[in-house]
Amino acid sequence: MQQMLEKLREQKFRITPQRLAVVKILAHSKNHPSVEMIFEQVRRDFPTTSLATIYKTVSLLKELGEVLELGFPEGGNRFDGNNPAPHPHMICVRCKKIVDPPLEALSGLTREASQKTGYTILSHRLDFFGICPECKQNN
Amino acid sequence: MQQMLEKLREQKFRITPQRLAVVKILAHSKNHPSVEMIFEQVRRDFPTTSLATIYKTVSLLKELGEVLELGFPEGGNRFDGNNPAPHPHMICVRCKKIVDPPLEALSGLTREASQKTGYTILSHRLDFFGICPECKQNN
DNA sequence: CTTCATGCAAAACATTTGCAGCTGG
DNA sequence: CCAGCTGCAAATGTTTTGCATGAAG
Repeated sequence: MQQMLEKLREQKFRITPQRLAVVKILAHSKNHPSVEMIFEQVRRDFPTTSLATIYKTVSLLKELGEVLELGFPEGGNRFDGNNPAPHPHMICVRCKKIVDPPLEALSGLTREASQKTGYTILSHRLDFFGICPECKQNN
Repeated sequence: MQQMLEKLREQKFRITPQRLAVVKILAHSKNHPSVEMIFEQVRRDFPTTSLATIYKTVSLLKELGEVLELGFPEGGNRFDGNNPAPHPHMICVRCKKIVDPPLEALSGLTREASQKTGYTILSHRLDFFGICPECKQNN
């Protein structure tokens, strides 16, 4: 969170109450929130905030490299404000929860892919879709 | 391609010229075409075809499990008509080409992810973003 | 003070839907 | 024939944009 604010100040972007609220949510939530979720939370403190501002703020933070956007074709994009580096996600298809698993075997895979195709690999995205332990229990 | 047509007939869906054209494109193209690309190609043979029909056809084929949709947040969704099972993709960020690398280390990764998080894994998606050999050459 | 950000509304997209008329089997 | 497809246009949902007002620094 401090890092995000630092980056904003550094580049002469203003720290407005709305931006502060968005940053706070992104930095603290473990839920990979959607624009809509951020919007609703910000509204609790600043009821006049508009969706456009949320969009503007998150794309600003994205450009600064401080948040990662996880796009989905169905339109429910989610944001990760804790770890802007690419990393795998575990997505529960029932409750839509997204967690970050600690995986080790990934770098070998990247190397293999690069060798076999001749591509220079810049980034990647790995999502697993499944059912989380809680949802399995509350069947 | 024959398999797609078979599946359509089997479920009593009509083989219209438009559907045939879409199936042909999906079965033959190695380019993972977008809806727009399919639309333009179909229009060459059937100039009155509407975008809505393309959308309806690809989502029908998707429901039948005959094509895989690769969704992107930027809206440029692409389709894979050759291999409906989830598999990794190499995406060139310059020319947008998408190829399928033959990767072996993936099943181990899935197992590791499942063990570490307790999720039951149903599916996954792995995309590498980079620069393809051709683009590197034509720098 | 000056510049930039906000908030509203309208615009821009991509995709979906409703429906009259057409057509494949 | 006639159920189900097509093509049009309108509806939808999400994200973007333009611009006047307001607030940060």
